Amino acid sequence: MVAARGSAIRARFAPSPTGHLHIGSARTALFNWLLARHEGGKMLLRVEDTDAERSTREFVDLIFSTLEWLGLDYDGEPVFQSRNAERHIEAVQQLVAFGHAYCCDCTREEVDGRAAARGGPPGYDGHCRDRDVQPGPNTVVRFRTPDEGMTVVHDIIRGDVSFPNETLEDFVIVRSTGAPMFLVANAVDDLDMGITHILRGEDLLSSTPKALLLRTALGSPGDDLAFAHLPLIVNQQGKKFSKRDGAVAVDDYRSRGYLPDAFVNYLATLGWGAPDGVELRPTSEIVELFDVASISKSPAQFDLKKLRNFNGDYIRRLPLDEYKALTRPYLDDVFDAMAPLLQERVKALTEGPAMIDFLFTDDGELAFDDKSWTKVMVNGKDLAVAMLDIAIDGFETLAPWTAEAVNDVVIGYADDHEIPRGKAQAPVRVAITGRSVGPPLWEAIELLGRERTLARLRRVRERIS
RNA sequence: GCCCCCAUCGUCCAGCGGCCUAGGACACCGGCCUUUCACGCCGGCAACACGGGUUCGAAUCCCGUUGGGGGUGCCA
Repeated sequence: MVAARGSAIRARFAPSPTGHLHIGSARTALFNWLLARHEGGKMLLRVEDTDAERSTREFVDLIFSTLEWLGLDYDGEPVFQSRNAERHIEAVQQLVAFGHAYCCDCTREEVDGRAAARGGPPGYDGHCRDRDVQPGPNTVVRFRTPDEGMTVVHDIIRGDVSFPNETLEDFVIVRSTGAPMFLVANAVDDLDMGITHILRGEDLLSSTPKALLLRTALGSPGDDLAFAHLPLIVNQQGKKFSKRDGAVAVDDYRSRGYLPDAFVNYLATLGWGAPDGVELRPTSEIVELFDVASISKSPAQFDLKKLRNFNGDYIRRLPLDEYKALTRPYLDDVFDAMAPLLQERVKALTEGPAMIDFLFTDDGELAFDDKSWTKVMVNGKDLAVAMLDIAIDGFETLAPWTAEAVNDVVIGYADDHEIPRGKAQAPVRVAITGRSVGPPLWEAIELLGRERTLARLRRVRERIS
């Protein structure tokens, strides 16, 4: 590895606890982990919680548990960036003292106004560089970037990437609230933690020159850190994978029955391939073969079908007992949720399972009872179309996703339009369960979840139009 | 607008100047196995974005074009 010769590798994963662990972050974590384990170095964890507005303890816990589920362990105790705030401030004071940073009291409007007036590119113009602004309530601290020259990022994957310094504006490193921002906190902590390798998403490549400049100003020799910017994981349109493209959170896959080893194995194929071309292999072998320099430069599409294929393979390899133990909770969850409703209407214990079979059917495979279909979807077509549209429309943005809220959408509409409640819910029921009789619908819909519910409704809606 | 990155089958990965009539995996399509499905096995479809160079020889190197993406916050 380029830098850090002679010393052990120290990699880190630095998630910000502002949401669930995203697939892309998980892969970043994985690659850092693979590097550390392959090289026999350290894998450190740092929680970047400097955005007090959006960071929560719940997300911290969730990220920890997701990492654990994936089997990505770390060395030492996790570092909470917010606890280093004093260190960050200290570093900033030093920067100001040495003239690397200065206070600025320009408002957003003033900055934009001047940019518009000079007709140049948007961004800060260095207005306060020599105004000797004193710290105050509406004052931020900006880092002074060089006006000329180049800053070069040595990237293990991409080679040298050069940025003209003139395109770098004097960026804010301390908010007017006095809270240091990501870039400084990051640079200071990486220095303090003795990080030698940073593997992160390509979306951070453009901010790397700033990080480097900051690091140098902070007194680092500048060649003691190696970067590798990982290609993004993208959707079918080639854009950054986001919520609209399906499940983005790793714990979604966890709850949907994917095995951690299969998930990790699949993730490892996104941007990396073993020299021998074998894709399905145990994590231990991946650790052994992993090489940062051989990571692909181009973005990778997340392919659910391939993940599923991998998962199926891992499931087949499970000892039967383990498969049974792992599957049972999914059976139990559905039954537990529906049990109180079933208990009221079964006449024999054996009848329960048949009443909730639709909850175990794939959305596209659901079979429809002929009589129910004719009665509701054919003879009552107009109402069916109307109700399905109402349900689809209402469910798309429904929050929270609860039986009660679901009820309000359908029954609320029925009452408003004086449609008998029973008639109004029938099309939804048939679309969801395949029959016009069954246990209470809203609880079942809550259990099914938004995505699957909508899939079923839309399927029927298309079929009858 | 400006800066930066990327460019091989539908998708992921291989290929790092001759071994390429481009290989593997997923998906897809046939067939076999099989009570169905799945698995498995056999076979098939399918790509070097374009244009210039360099070279005896280019998917591989260089330049340009085009296309895609990322960044451009008092988010991280």
